[in-house]
Amino acid sequence: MGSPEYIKIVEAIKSKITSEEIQPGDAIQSENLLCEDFNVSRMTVRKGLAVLVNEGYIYSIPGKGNYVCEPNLDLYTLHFDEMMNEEKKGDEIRLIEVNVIKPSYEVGFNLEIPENKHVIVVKRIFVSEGIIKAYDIKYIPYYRGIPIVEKEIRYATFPEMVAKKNSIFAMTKKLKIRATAAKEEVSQILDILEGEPVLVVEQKLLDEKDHPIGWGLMYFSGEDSGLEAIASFD
Amino acid sequence: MGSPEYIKIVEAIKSKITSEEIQPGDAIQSENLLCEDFNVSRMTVRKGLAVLVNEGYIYSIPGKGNYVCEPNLDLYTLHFDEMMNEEKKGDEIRLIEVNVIKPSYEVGFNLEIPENKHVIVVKRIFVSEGIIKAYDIKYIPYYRGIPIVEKEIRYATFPEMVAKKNSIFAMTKKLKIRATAAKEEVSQILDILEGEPVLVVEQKLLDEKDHPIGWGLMYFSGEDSGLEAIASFD
DNA sequence: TACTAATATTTGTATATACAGGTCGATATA
DNA sequence: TATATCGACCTGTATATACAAATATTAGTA
Repeated sequence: MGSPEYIKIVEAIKSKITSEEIQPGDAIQSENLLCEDFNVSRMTVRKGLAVLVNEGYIYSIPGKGNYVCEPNLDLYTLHFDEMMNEEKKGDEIRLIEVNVIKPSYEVGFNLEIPENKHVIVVKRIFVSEGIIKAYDIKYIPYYRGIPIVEKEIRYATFPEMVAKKNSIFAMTKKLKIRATAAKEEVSQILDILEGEPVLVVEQKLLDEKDHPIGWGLMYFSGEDSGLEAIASFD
Repeated sequence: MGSPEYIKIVEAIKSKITSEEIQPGDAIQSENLLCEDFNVSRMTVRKGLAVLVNEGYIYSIPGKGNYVCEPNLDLYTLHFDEMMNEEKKGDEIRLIEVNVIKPSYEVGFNLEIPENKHVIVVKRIFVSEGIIKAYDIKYIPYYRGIPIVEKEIRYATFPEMVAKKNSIFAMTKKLKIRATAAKEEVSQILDILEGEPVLVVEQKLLDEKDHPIGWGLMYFSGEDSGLEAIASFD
């Protein structure tokens, strides 16, 4: 009723798609026909179609028309870091180590730095209701002048840690997720037996030139802690 | 050069943000000022700003202005199903069981159906270069008239399996990812020892009313197989 | 001083118009 | 018949304009 005209157009077409009245690959009425149907100007129609393009419902081919997309439910939205940012009741982040060290082969390889360069290592644990849920290790190349303030690092996300040297808008973050058997250090900290399964999330931060500016591992213990992801169209 | 005016505006503002000339929370010049600076009409400016809004660089407050977003690198794009859809060289999907069964408590609970209703169970394995990488079990409520064609099911994604009863555009898919120790059935099929760590991806498909229309588990074996995700701004 | 009302600024919606450039089918030509 | 051209139709870009609605500022009043 009170909603703008272009929103009405969006909803009308969206319902035609979800009801399968028009199907993937089908063409939509031309913009001029939609103008007549909805009694609006072409710019208003195009504004509505732009929304549908952005939400992945349709795509357009210049000179031909607008078409219904093939649905793709295989692109998920993963939002696992929120449990580390928002500190809820009974949740806690404990900083257990901040140091400047010489990188191991694995760390140097992943950060693509020579052996003589130093790196900052940050180790944190995430505690929820008294239970240690995750163990987090992050490595950042050390440059003279980087301030290592424990207070800041404690609640910082990975991107924030390296943001002082690099624009956060130009970064890319890649994750690899796998299962592994807990080794000595990890099992001790997560308070589980050696060999027990843990979820490992390997994170790598890249700058605009795809050069690594941060690398780290997060270990999640147990059956009940892990990640969640959502895929949908709205 | 040859690119449209509104794209030039997008790139100009984007570079101001990535170079940190303007920072998160800062206001952008008003639309009218941008008109003067770029010598274009207000609609053209707004078209450019709309792109920046969609890409998550800025947001607007009616009556106030346009502001630079707080960067959020914690929203990931997960695209793990591609390995199951695109059949590469040496990759294979083997259908090992399709049946109509009475649901276990766990299956009935997750599909929210009574015990006397039947469900379709589909079990598949994913083989890459001779090695079994994943074991996939899916449960779908059985309705009279559903055709169970092995050929179709073999390469179908989860949404496609249930798409005959429900519009794929109205679905939501939720994932839970965790690590667990392989039990008898899983260890036999993945050819690993009992108790070895496996990555578990629990999938639940929901219709537009958030009612489950599919539930399943995928088991990934070993250190080298798992999922990947990406977060960036472009 | 504190509150109110008028005014200016800013974003949001919508129209009418113009032309560029891609696509496709019908028509005319070799 | 095969090819080339023309015209109809379609989406993409851009302008100028008007008013609505939210916000901020300014001036006026108690």
